Amino acid sequence: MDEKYAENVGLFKALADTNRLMIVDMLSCGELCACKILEKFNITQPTLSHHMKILCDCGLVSGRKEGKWTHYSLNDNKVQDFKNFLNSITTDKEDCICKEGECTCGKG
Amino acid sequence: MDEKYAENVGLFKALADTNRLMIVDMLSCGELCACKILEKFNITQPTLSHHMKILCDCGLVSGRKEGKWTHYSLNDNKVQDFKNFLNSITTDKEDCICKEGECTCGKG
DNA sequence: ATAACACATAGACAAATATCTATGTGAGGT
DNA sequence: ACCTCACATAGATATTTGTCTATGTGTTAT
Repeated sequence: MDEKYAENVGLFKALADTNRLMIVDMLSCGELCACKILEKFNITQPTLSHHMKILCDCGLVSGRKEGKWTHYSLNDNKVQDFKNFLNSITTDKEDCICKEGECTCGKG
Repeated sequence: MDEKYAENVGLFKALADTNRLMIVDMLSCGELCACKILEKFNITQPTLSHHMKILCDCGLVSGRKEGKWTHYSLNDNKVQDFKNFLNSITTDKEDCICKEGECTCGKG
């Protein structure tokens, strides 16, 4: 039961950074190479590399090497799974914990 | 332009914790008092209070005091705004940065 | 008034994180 | 072979974060 939270919290962590949010936004209309992404930020190349690793490790982004360059793209399936999870935790459910037992305050 | 990232990154940070994800899930079918939430976790009361503050500060959750108790509930409008933002950064756009200029690798 | 209860705040501390500089790796060009 | 370029990895450091114990605040009950 707790697994779904543990699985998805990594995605929220990955997006809990302004630079990475911007990177995802940039990738939302197609593949980009690292050098193009780097141009838009005031960070060093190793820092970008670090951010790309986080985005790739959580599955949101995929990297494709082509010669010297690496092209990154959004993993649409993972994005959709993530949206589905977000919907699931913000939508009323039959088996919700809040429907169990009684509270001291008498209002459940 | 960068403001929308700065505005929303706080929401991702707020959800980038397993306990807080579970709390949001619990609140998704209605109001709950803090004591009821606390029952479900192995954390102390001050720690829960800290998590609730983070969820409230970012706007996702609202607290309503009633006598000794505080009842928390999801702020549906904020949740929807957040989903809209997530959609916006994962959907192709006309004015995307990726459409500007040329890259060293010659593939834009 | 006094005590008990529900929750918030303050301060401490360990763990995680974002960034940097320095260096490694592997591909292409001369 | 050598150098350069694009990117990754390693290690250091300052900041942020999650958790705790101790204490404060405001409400209800006796």
